[in-house]
Amino acid sequence: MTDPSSPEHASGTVRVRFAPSPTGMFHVGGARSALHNWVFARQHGGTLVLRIEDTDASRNRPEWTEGIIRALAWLGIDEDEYEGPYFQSANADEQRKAVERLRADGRAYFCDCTRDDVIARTGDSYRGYDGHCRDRGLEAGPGRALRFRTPDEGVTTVVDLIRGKPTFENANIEDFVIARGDGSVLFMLANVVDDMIQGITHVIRAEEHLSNTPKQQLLWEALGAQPPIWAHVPVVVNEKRQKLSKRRDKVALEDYQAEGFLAEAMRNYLMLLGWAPSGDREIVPWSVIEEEFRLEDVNPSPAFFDVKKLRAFNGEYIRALPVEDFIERCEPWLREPYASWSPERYDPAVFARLAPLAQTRVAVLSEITAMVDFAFLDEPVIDEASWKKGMKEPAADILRGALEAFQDAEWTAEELKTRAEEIGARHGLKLGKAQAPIRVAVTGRTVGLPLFESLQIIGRDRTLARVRAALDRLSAE
RNA sequence: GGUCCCGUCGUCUAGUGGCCUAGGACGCCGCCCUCUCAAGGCGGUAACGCCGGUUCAAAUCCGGUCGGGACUACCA
Repeated sequence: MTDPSSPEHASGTVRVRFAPSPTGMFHVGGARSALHNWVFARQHGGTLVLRIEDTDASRNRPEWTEGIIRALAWLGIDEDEYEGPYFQSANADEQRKAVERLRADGRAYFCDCTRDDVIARTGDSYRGYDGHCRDRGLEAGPGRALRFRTPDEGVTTVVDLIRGKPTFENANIEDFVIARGDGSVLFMLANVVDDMIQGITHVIRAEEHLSNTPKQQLLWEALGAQPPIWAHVPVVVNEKRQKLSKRRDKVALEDYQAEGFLAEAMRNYLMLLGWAPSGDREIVPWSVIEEEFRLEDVNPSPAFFDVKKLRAFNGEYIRALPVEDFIERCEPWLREPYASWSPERYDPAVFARLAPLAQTRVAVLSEITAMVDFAFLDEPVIDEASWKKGMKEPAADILRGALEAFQDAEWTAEELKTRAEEIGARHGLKLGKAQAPIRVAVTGRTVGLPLFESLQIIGRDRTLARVRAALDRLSAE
């Protein structure tokens, strides 16, 4: 007897699938499932198949599918990493055949009950379909759905790599619908048939499907095939411990991408939801994950999607980048639609000098825009709160002092700093206080990159012009 | 309500009977460094849901209890 948990149990080669329904945005939970399947396939020298579950025509648009493919590629799952994409709708014939076979074998029967009918009969004790039409011998007809006849006795045991062997009493499994009144096939069956014809050996998916699993397994058996090994990964939840939802929570992978999360950080973080690599470390190269990840080790309890921790990871990944790479990766946020300056103002050489100063200060790439805008804008955008805070007495004196001292100073950060220190000293201020008015005048904000380096980079003329402008505003107030 | 799953710091986890006065990471707090803010360094805060049992010994095994979640469509 073969060990059913052995990866080679079915056909000898592992075949897993990622089967998203194209809903228009790629969910972080889906990304995690895709990653799990991918890693598993690679570890076993198996194949990952991508199948678009487009049974519901309203959820079927070509651009949705393209979005999925793009998202997968961003995560590192390129087109040569999987078979497909296949479309569930393309298997309609096979699915119909399976339905017909179940009906012919007496494993399914027609039913004309509406949901209201059933509830009227069972009242408050409603526990699924009551089997009313089981033996009525109804023929096919308009509005008559086809239900699968589940066994009255025995149990269905699901072999699950993460949860052991969840067992369900067959008597508790209702006779569920497999084909609609109009003859079209439902997900429950379509999904099974597709897995069957695509030779899927392991189904790795989110826990929300666990309740459906005994039904699907019954279908596999009724169709005369050996069910796959299952692995139900815990759901990802929000701070209220509910499954992440498109409506309530920020779940679109694209949004995170647009915010400047690095794919490496994202996929590393996603894999750490419910699992950890060996040793006291969490940020690890993907190769370590591919080496060490085991579905059997996945924590079966739900995991909170902690954006704060994701940001921390992202910051670490950003800091670990060689500067040249950092510069390159910032590029999208230095142009429209993110940049607030006109394109011809942008100077890559200037950015290259600013970049090392910024690299330790951004947690997500999108933060780079506001951090360097002062260098590419004709005039800095003055943040009013910063102005109030930075332009306190004796700001005007300090600015006047700077104007004079910077006039003929050697234009290096070190020298500018020394001059600023001297100005501050005249007012009994340490550099920390003294630099504030200058910073606000030149960058518009109270916090930012190291000031004197910034001044050195944008040059004497622009620095002095901004100090003068600030002085003008100050005297006008 | 029914079925199933789950339960270690606030969060993600390590832990598979003695190595646990429970380790790491994020967060938070403090100190150092410091031109702001970060980064970095150092230190701190904080958990085995509860009750019984098995055992010389339990976070680890068993039972119960409480709590949370998923599913419960002629959606996928």
